This record gives sequence, C-alpha cells and structure tokens, in this order.
Amino acid sequence: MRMQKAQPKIKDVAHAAGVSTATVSRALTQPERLSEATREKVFEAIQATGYRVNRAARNLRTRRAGAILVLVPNLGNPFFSHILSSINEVLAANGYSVLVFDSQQHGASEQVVSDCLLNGSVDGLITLDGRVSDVTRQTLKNANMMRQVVFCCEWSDHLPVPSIRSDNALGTQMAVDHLVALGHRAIAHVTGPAENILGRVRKDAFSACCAAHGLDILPDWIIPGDFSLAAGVAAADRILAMGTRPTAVFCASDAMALSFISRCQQRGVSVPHDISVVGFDDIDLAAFSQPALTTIRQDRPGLGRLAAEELLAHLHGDQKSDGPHVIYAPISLIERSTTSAPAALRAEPGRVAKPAI
Amino acid sequence: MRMQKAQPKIKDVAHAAGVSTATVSRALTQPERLSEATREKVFEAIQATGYRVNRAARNLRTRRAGAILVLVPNLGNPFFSHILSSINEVLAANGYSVLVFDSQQHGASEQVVSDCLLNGSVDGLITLDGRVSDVTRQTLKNANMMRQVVFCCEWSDHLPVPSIRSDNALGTQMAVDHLVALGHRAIAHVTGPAENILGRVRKDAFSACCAAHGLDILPDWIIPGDFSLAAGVAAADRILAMGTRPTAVFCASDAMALSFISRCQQRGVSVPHDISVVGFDDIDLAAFSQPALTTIRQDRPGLGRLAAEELLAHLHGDQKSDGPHVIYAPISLIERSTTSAPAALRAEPGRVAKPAI
DNA sequence: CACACAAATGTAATCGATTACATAGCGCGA
DNA sequence: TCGCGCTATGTAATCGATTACATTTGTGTG
Repeated sequence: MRMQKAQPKIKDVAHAAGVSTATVSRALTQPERLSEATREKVFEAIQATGYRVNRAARNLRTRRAGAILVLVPNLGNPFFSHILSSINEVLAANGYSVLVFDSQQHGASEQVVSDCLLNGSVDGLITLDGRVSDVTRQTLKNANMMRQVVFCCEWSDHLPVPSIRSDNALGTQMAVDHLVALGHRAIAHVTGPAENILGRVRKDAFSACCAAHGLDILPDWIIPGDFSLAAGVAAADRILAMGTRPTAVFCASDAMALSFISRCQQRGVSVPHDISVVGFDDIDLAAFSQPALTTIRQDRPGLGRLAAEELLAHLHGDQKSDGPHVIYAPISLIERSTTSAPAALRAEPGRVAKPAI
Repeated sequence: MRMQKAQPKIKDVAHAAGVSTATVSRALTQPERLSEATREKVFEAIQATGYRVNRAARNLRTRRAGAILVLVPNLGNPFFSHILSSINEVLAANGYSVLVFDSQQHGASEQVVSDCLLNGSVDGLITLDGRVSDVTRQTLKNANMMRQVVFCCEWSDHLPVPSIRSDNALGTQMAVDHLVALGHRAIAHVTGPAENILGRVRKDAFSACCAAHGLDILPDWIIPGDFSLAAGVAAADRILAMGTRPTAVFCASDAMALSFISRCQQRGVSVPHDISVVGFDDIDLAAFSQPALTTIRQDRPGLGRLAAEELLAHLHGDQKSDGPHVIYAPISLIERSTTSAPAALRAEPGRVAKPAI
C-alpha cells in the first residue's frame, strides 16, 4: 500500500505500445517521422502508463539543461520582480525553466555562476548584476561561453556580451529637461551607489545635462545615495538643512524619491510647491503616491522580455548579432504631480510661460 | 582557435591523477574514505584539469535533482520578493538550486508543477499559491509525493502538507483591538480577493473580532478588494461617498492601505485625523510613507526561511513531523502614524483614556 | 521482374557520473 | 605462519533517455 509506484520508464511505454524505445522517443521528439498509426499507439501507451520523460537522462544524452539562470543582485528588491516575471514568461513559453540566484547573498556567488554554466546545469545566463568578477570573466572566456550570457538593466563594459538596458542618459536628460522647462535652474541629484553602473551613468548624464543647460550646480547638490528608501530620507534631511536650497531634485530611483517626499512633507516642506521631485523607474506605487510621482519610466517587462528573447536567439544559433551589442528598451517621462514651476518664478508669472534659457 | 575545449570528464581527471574514476568520484562525495595522499593527488588533478561534475549525469545516477521549485502566484508582485529571497538563501546554503514559476502565467501551470515533480527535475516544491487544482492534488497523491511539498503564506485545506504561515486571524485581531482601544467602533474592512484564502481568513477574523467587541459593522463597510493599489483607491472613493462613514479602516494589504491613504489625502480627508488606517504585511514602504503606516507585520524572511527549512527536513527524511501540520511565523502590530482616536472622541477627551467597551 | 531508394522501425552504443561488488595489501592475534 | 578483518582502490554495472546505424518493408522505374 505505502509502496511508491516506480515512475514508468520509456521501456515500459515501449512494451505497452508494442514498439521499441527508439520509437517512443521519436514519438516525443520528432512525431512526424512516425506513421500515424504507431504515433497514436505510442501516445495511448504514454497516457495509460502516465509516463514522464526523465529530465536527467534526457539532459545527459542531449547535453542540454532546458534551464536558464537569472542572477539578481538582491532578490529582496521589489524593483526586479516585474523583470523576473517577464523573463519567466518568455522562457517558460519556450520550454525553459528559470533558476534564480541572488548575487549578493553568497560569498560563493561567482562560483555558482561559472559552476552552473560549466557543469551543464543551465544553458544560459541572464544577469541583472553589472558587477562581474575577473575570475568569472576569465572562466567564461576560456570555456567560450560568452554567447550564452546577456545583461539586463545593468551591465559591465568589460564583458563583451549583449546588453538589454534603458537609455539611462536619455532618461536623465528627459528629467533635467523637464525641470529646466518648468523654470528650475537649481537642481540637486540623489545618486545611486558609486559602485553601480546605473548610478554612475545617471550621475554623469545629470552633470552633462546641467552643463549643457548652463546650470550652476553646487557640488553639495550631488548627494550620494544608494537607491534605497533610507537614502531618500537622508537626502531630504541634507537638502532641507542647506543654506542655498535647490528648487528641484532628481532622484536616481523612485524609492529614494518617494521617501524623500515623505520626509519633506513630514518636515513641513511641500512638494511640488516648495520643491519639485523627479524619480526614476516608475515603480507601481509611483502612480499612487500623494502627490503622484513624476518619474522616468523604465519598461521593466520589456527589459525582461527582450533579454530573454535575445538569449534564446543566441542559444538557438541565430548569431545574426553576435557580440557586445546593446538593445535599448523604451524609456519615457511620466509627468504626474511632484513637479511644478519653482516658487520664485510663480511670483513673477511673466517668466513662467517662457522660462529663461 | 575557435575550437571549444571540451569539458574535462571524470575519466580525464582519473587519468591525470593516476587513479580510477571511482576514486575521483569518492574524493568528491566521501573524501574521508580515501587516504590523504590519494585525496590530494585527486584534488590537484581536479584543479589542473578544471573539472566540474556534470550535473545531468550525477542526477541521473543518484535520482536527485538538487533543485527545488518555488511556485509564486504573480511573480510581479513585490510582496513575494523578500520571501523568495530568504527561501533562496536557505536552499542555496544547502546546495539546492531554486526554480521559480509563476502560477498565474501559464494555462499549463498545473501541468508544470506535477511535471517537474514527476520527471525528477526538482526534488521538492514550495508553493506560495493556495489554489491547488484537483488534478494536481490527485497526481501528487498517486505519486506519493506529498511529503515533498510545503505551503508558504497561502495554503489549501484540501492538501494535507505542512503549511508555514502567519497567524492571519491573530494579526487581524491585533489590528481590530488596536483600533478599538483607540476608541473606534465604526470600522471598515477592505478585503482581499474572495478566492484567496488569506482574504477570506482575514475577513472572517475581522467579522468575528468586531462581533466579539460588540461593534455594529454595516454590510457596506466590508469592501471587496484584491490586495492591489487600485483597489485601495476604489475603496477610498466608496468610503468617502458614504453617508455614515466609518472612523477607521482595516485594509487586508499594505498596498491597499497606502493607496487608500493617498486617495483620502488627495480628496482632502486627513489620515489619521479624519480617518484611521491599518494595513497588513509591513512592506518596505510602510515605514517611509507620510504618515508612516500602522500595520500588521508579517515576517516575510521568516516565512521563507521556515518553509525552506521544513522542506529540507522532509527531504532529508526527518519525518518527525509528517503530515499537515502548521507552523506560524511571528506576527506583530507595528504602531506608526496612521491611527489615532476618532475625531468624536477627541472632542470629548474624557472618553479617550478609557474608551467605552 | 529486379533494383534503387525512401520510409518506418529496431538494435545497441552512448551521454558522464555513482556505487555494488571484487580485489589487493596490511596488521594482528592465535 | 595462517587466516581474519579492515582499509584503500579498481572493475564494471547502472541510472533512463537519445540517436547512429542497421534492417525491414514498400514503391516506383527501366
């Protein structure tokens, strides 16, 4: 009774259908090569026995894993969930399983990645983490496995593989242009972590855009953050303590923007009346905060989908586009209610319509 | 040049070390059974050749997969990220890989689950989705695979497997007690989806608690929601339109609570001055909203960790606790700033200290 | 009618590890 | 000295599929 019925094997099916194992296997993998009669016999036998292909055996023989590794820096960060979701959707639809690993969690994370690729437990890697150790890079190069890796969101310039990303510089420019168009000339920036490629790119783009607009940005107005909620609060405290306070703030993440705003409100500073705020990402909550957050939307589902599709194309050999090419997912400014003309301009309505360039 | 060096196999290592493949295998799996000299020879050869155990071969032979499937209802929901993260942490530390699937994504989701378990591509299943189809239940029962499944957060009473969860009734009671202690007697509830076990349990507990306190809850005050941000807005609109408006609202999720509050503020209703709000979950943003959200904290890392540990215990045969037992992760009321005494009581301070029972 | 060729199916090698069983070497007590 | 038992290692079967190659059957052609 408590005996566990052994899983039926291909031999059992073959026997039940009165054919050879080869025929059963072919019914599953190349049904068009069998006569209709046999094919049906086999499928009936499969039904009857409840047969399932043993994955390990198939993988061993075919030297494929049918799985993709997704490397996430901090799985606990909800920003990644939509990306993971769309990656999953595309891969699952193509018969691949999705393995996830948190690249910050284990000292052994570098080990894990190259291990998985080298020992055949996955066919490819999508990494949302732009930091790639030298060891990993070298290992991938040696094993000639570069074409089975793609970056998503983040990237590293040292690893020549395809990269799916938002145009962060463009997004930053949209944010700055928007604020400048409203009349702001004193704009602060709360950055991402210095070691993060996105943080660096957005910060550099911010400086460049401000320079292009001829804005005079005080060094103090570049406030180091780390994308986190806590960083937004800290940034608000710093700005509210400043002698010459900027009239607008561009935050490198929505999380920082939202907590920045909360802290301002808590300290009696009104957004956007007293200070305008622009975020980056367009997380779900951005549309539902009060006031609703003006931000730069990253197409998270699109990023995931494109990355998955790109990887699949490479795995299936469409090397039409081998190497380190970049694909940009669409990005856009979502104007909501945390930006307005600066107070000084509102006092001189003449300048509001056509703000000084 | 572009030849891809074939991965070294165990035979290559054996040859390099001058031993048999059995010895190499033993060096990897039961090193204590080898003499120190041989063991070192083998490890050097492994180093030298860059050998990695082929997973498919090992899995085939050992009839293990070294992987666990985590089934998530809606991967895009950030609530799950912390849980997934801690599941991952525990499993990775124990040498297991983590496969994720979104149970809402594919019509084939039921297929996927039983497939994965039956074809040996995973050793166990942690499901965050309480809805289990009859087919799946039957399949699991037939294959005697129940002991390789655990529920986390959600559950189904029809599947007798271990369940790691928060004490939702207790959490609800904490919320209601808190509001009642503040003097509220007119409390609304924004529910989760009717088809969701958590939504139902919290709603039932809410009704029971209110009854226990002798509160008179109008049917209208039970507002159907679905945990989403949009539902919070809709609920706010409904409540603000009511003739007899409740003085407090218990929302079945933080997402609904936060968007509920935003909508109230937007419509000029102040929280907690005009209406008190309690959430459920304690998501990251709850502490950083303005006002900071009073809520019931679920220990998400704890839920994930316990589920992973429970599953590992079962897989390793510690069937000390076989069957459908329930493990509760700690839950607590986090008092922040979205609750206060109702306006009516503030006018009669005499009643504030000891509100009428 | 014989032969070439294609289609359908079977036989058995193969993927790369683990491990049951066999063997060799060694120490120790009788 | 013999033999028992223990340790260290080797030999070869095994896990369960896929697939190269062989074989059979059927079909069209000169």
